[in-house]
Amino acid sequence: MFSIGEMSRRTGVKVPTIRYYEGLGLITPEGRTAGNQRRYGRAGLGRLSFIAHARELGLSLAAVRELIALEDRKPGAHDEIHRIAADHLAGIRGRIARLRRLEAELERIGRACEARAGAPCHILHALADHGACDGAH
Amino acid sequence: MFSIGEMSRRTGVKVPTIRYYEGLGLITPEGRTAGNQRRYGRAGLGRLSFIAHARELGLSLAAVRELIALEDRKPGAHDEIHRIAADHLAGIRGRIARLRRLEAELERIGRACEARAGAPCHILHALADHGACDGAH
DNA sequence: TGTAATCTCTCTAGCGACTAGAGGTTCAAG
DNA sequence: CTTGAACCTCTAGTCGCTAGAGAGATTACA
Repeated sequence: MFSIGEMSRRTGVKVPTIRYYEGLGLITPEGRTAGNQRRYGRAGLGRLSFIAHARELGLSLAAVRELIALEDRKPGAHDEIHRIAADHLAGIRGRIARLRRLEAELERIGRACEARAGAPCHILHALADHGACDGAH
Repeated sequence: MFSIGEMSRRTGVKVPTIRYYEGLGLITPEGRTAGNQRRYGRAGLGRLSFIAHARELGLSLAAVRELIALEDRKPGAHDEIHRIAADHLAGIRGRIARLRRLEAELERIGRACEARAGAPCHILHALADHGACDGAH
């Protein structure tokens, strides 16, 4: 049986975060000691690793909750699982696209100012004036 | 003079958000009516446009506050302004890089499962097992 | 001038995903 | 049996808003 600190060490998830996940119903200790301390088994460790890895891949806790529910209720629910993963991937691609637009715009604004050192900084002006922007953002 | 609703219409910033910005000290109405309603002038409109555009470009309100303070206290503070912009750009690039790694990993995981339809979904397994991942994330 | 519709006011609480801290209890090693 | 680390619960803070309650102000039109 693992204490919460041991779980933390093995998964990299901080102790208060594990308790937070418990509050959300994502993980439950197998039992408690006489002194009320949490004790987990192998299954709990697996569950926490699952959550931790999903989070590292950027999935929301809501998505994690959905996946856990699917795993428990109907094992082999390919379609739903793939939908969740695909939605997440689409979200990531959207964020990349937006960040790239921002990157380009900020580069442009930065360059515009380098060009005329000495004068009042062009960046502030560019920030104040959306009309001066290239694309939508 | 503009009411808060008029400011909202002209900048696209929602009314409660303008009040929220005021609470943070980013913008102050020029005055109030006898009935205590906010009234803004051209300067206020410019300030709000500045904040709105900076936010669209992804700058934090902390960065916005810094820029406003610089503008007020020492006009022409090129270096600090460029540092703030450069920091922000670096942050954006970091986020893009991370999202790209996630994108690649999720694509890989998704493909790995398509390959074996019928069996218990590989995605859950891949999520549970970080060791199965390609790169760091 | 009356009234109705629309704004606006302040205040509090909620979102996601934690993190920090207070103040107290339990465990494990020596 | 003592010490010190780990653990317990609970509250509140982070960021950038957003939603709602309940009350008061403004404006357009009759």
